[in-house]
Amino acid sequence: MSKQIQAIRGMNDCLPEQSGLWQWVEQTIREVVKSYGYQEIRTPIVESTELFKRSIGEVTDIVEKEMYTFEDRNGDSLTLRPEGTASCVRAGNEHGLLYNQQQRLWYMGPMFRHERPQKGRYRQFHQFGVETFGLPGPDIDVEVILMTARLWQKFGMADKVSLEINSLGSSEARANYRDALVAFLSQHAEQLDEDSKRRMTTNPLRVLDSKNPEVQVLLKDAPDLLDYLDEESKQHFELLCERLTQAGIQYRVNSRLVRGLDYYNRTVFEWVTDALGAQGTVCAGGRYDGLVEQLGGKGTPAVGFAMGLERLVLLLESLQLVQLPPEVHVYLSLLGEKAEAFGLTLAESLRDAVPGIKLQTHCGGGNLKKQMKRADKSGAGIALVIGEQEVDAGVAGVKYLREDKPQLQVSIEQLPSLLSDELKQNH
RNA sequence: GUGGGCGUAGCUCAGUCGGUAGAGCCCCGGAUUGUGAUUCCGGUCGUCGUGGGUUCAAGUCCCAUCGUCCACCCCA
Repeated sequence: MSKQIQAIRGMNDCLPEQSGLWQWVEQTIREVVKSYGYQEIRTPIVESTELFKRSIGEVTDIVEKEMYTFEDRNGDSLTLRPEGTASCVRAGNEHGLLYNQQQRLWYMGPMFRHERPQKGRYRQFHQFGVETFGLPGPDIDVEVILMTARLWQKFGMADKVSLEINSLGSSEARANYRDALVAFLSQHAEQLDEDSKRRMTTNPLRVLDSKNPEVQVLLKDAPDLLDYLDEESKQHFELLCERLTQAGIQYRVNSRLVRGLDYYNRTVFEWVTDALGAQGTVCAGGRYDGLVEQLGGKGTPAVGFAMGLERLVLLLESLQLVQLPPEVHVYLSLLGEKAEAFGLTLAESLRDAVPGIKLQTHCGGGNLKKQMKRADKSGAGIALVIGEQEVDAGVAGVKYLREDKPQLQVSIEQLPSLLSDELKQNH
């Protein structure tokens, strides 16, 4: 046997055992966004490298060392998308979706970052995200947060996540605060660790995120971001908090919460959990009023979020709250050539007559014992047994695999109504 | 990019002081010519990650390398 080729590191197969849960998650997401009147946007997985450099920020880790970048045959620099917002804005600008308009969009799909894989963090991962455009007020901020809260509700994990919010203010306010913070940190440089010193020059606000307890102690005396907010941002944030409270959403204002991507301003938020090891953030987002213009469009306010689906699925698996429907309702076992010939057409007519039925036909022959084993393994609640005698008599044996009911003998004509009834009961 | 743990059957793992490879699950057959899941009997299953070294002898010790997991950085 020759050497087996393996999947690329950090890029995982989604196997049948897991795909059911993934489909359920995706379906639930689709239903929720639909209930808010949001529309789907699908963009290519590959974009111009320049797009991400200009949007995410030239000096961020994502752009500096995590992107899958390559040259195509023309020599153009292309990149596998590391996140969804940039593509969304690019497409919106390109097709005039954002010019003097309001949009409420969502997307879902694979993203790529070349990082060391660990729990809840992979090189190909999947995000669901929402982007809204042309809506400047805190009301839309509240709406997207409410949408995420509804999702947790649907997933049955509302008590496993908590919301943290903050405001970064206008870009001027952010710059002022940045200067004040750098001044403070410079005075205490000898107490900072290497990481924090490095951040001080690259992205000072991220020092606030440090996991080092000593740095956190020092930060207690640091200037507070919320004290530097401009008047408009302050009002925006106050109204946001008020509306969240009115809506019954619990949250914690965390003035140390800053997002890593350059384009955020004003509202930022994160849903975090302590059930996922080191990767606590399941969903994060915020306002990015400057990005559309930065990417060549007309100045357009925008707010959105992204959700890491691997983390979500991991969380749902660990909680074991989701009861998935069976993959197969009915298993059709066929004994002998005559029954096999009859069975395939019977199966088709049952699929026509019983909408929604999941019916699996036994293939490959074998004795009934073997077929019953397969029926059991398929997860079906009912096995239909058809041999030569049944074909001649126009009947089928109906065997209940999960209930304590005697086996029945039912005419082929009555099968659809019987199976319909059984399906209704088991839903 | 940095640090640590782990690589033995398809899966989960045991393998003593260095002495020639094991269990459970799965799968297949039978007990039962046409009745699963329970029970009993039997059977298949190995480049011990890879390469080198030490040794009479290596799954076991040493070195290198690859893979994987977790953590750091960063992020969803």
